[in-house]
Amino acid sequence: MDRCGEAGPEGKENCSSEPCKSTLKTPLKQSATSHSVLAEIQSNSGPLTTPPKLKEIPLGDPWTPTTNLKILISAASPEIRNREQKKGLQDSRSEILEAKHCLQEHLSGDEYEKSQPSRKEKSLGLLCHKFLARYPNYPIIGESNYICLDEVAEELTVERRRIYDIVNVLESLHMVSRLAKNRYAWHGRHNLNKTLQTLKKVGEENKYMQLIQLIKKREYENEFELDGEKNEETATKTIGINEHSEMCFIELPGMEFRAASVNSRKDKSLRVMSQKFVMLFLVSTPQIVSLEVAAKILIGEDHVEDLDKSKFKTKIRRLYDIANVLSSLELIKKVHVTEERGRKPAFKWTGPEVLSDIQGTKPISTVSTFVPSNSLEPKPSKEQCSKNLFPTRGKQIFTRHPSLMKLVKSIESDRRIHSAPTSPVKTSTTGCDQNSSTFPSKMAHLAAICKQQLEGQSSELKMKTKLTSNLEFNSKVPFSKMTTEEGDGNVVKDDTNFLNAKEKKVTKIESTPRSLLKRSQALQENSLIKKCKHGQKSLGVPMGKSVKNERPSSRALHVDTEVISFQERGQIKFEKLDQNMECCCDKERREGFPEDGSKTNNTQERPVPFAVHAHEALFPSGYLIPIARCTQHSNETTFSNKEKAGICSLQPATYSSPITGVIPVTASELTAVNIPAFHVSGNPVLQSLPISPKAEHVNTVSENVNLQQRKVLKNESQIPDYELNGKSVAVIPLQQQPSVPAKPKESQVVTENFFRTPGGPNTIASLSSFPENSDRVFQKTLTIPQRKLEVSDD
DNA sequence: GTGTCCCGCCACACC
DNA sequence: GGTGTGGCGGGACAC
Repeated sequence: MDRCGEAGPEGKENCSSEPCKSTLKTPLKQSATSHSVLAEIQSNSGPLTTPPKLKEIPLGDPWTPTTNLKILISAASPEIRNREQKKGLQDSRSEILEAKHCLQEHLSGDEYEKSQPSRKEKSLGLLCHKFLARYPNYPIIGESNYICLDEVAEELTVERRRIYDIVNVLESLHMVSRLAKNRYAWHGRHNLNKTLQTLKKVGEENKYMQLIQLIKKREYENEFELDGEKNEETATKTIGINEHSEMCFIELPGMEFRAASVNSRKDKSLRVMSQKFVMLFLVSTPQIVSLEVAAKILIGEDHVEDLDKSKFKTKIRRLYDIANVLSSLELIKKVHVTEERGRKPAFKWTGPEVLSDIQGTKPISTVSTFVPSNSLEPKPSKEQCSKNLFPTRGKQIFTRHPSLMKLVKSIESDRRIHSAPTSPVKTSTTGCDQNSSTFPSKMAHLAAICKQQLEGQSSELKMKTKLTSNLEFNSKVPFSKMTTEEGDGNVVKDDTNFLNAKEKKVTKIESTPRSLLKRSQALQENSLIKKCKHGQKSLGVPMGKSVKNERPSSRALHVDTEVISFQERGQIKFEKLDQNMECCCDKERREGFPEDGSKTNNTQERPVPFAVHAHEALFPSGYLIPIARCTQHSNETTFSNKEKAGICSLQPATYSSPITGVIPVTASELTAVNIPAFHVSGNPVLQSLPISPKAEHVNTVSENVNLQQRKVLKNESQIPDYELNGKSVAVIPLQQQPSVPAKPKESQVVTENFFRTPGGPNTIASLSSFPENSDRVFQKTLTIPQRKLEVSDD
């Protein structure tokens, strides 16, 4: 194979510091490593940590993926062995291929077959595991974390084509970004939560949930008809997605394609597909998406009219590719959905819970999200997106994307409203004028909280009443018997009780409408009570008053009497909100923060004593500007289910300084880094700032401190290198970080805003500008007679 | 038989 | 023409 793979006197490899140099198109013998990796993955034992990038292969470590093959070759053919020794394996690739042929000749068919790695061992998922194991989940900002595709392909002994598959998906999650050809930057999971939030938001704006429901409904209606696929067209058009949401790649500030000139392909379909796929999980409840539905939606969005079998199959194949990578990231997990029509492959979201919405969070958009048909804004094409992003081939001269114009207007409008001198909403919601430099005391917040508690009690009653009526309606809808069949064959009810589904393993549950109703009701009431308590404590305004900075979470507190499906209104919002609020409010309580629309920004703008990442402070050389600075390492806003329970309480109260505790979001606008996100180059505000648009270290001091801290922490908790070719390959679960001192830091909120949307998420705007009757359409069409649906893990 | 997905051909964009 | 990139689908493997 290569020098690394050269068998030593003992038939062992003797690789030192040089990575393997093979450029095999086809991976050869990987069994030794693959088996152990597989075993580790399958057993899923022990906390997963991604060790630092493999830099050297320990001396005397005998097993590389091709070692077995080498040994076999040597054993089978002295000629080959001699020739290898003579040639010194200069051209490893042709050599190996040749050797392979020889081996094939020397070994019987069966033996040769056995000498080959199994299909599983060559799977994209496994490869992705290996790939991920090379890099830390949370690389230290500032340290170079570059990925050379060639090197990776060589070291993993796969063809580069496969690496592209992985990298493309990772890129869709902004875990990597492209620097130049053949070169990527590794960001790890720093951006993951932001990305997920963004994707969720875009997914919501695109009404994927409704589309999923609609497709399911159509499927149900056509259960025994053969032309069900036709309906996706209708479905898509009913929702109104196809005509308006030709989606492009969603970028984050600071994560734009930097090497525009080498990003010739603008469609980036695998990336876009990956993002859409993730969106489907994020917006659906339960977070289980069947490949079929996903494929239909993805096809439906692209070219409804082209929907045919082959396209469908191709889409499914691509989804498998994506799913493999996402599975390796432990964001999803394969399950099977069993319906009347049979068992369908599906995937369940196992990644972090993602906040429904973060005010002010707006994707950098090469995305053109749903635009109402009555919108005056022209719909940008993909090409337009790309051209606007990369208007020239040389320097990147970023201009405002047409699709953003509307948002900009909205923001400007919001700003006007916010800057109104007598805006009572602003005062009440944030507790502080955005332009004010005075910070209310904690006592003032406590008073407000007490007030809310009192007011909340009556609200709670009202909500319960409304909820009950809502539930009563839904009880008329045939409930699903959707079950999750876990690996052990047990079945978990996975519908209205999805929150518990992950932990529960029960035998089949007969879900009569009545019993489900009761359970759901109980759940909802529990949620409500919790939420109200949290809301009362944390919301900066009494419910119903948060008009201006209304976030979905607070919006969700209004129990809608609109009758959509129970899942949509009752379950999605309440359960999610409940989960999210549990954490967020918990934190808010600790910090004495009002939760209002500016919560995110509050967090961001707090002088958090650590974890301000230089790269987060980047003002990308163009397009859009990230607003917030204090981007902690992740997971508070988007905890995984496992982490969620304990992580809040584990949060060190590190940023509850009296000042930070009361800085409202709006105050952040006074800070140097608080640049309206839509400012483009030439913006006077930007120019007047004491920072350059490319300043990488806005929060220099804190960043330095943080870096120091992190370095110390890193040294203290030195994670052993992942030894890809070593005997004891340890595949550590990617999401389970070791409980090293650094972890509390990493579990803090990722709250960077990408776009400044002072008046609240543009979701509202977009929804409000939705054709009036569209909601009615959903009301009608989305009340889906649910059918038997079982979901089973493999 | 169906589900899964590896594999590599080949087209496209840029140099 | 060379290279990097990645869409695509045949067909083999797994179950």
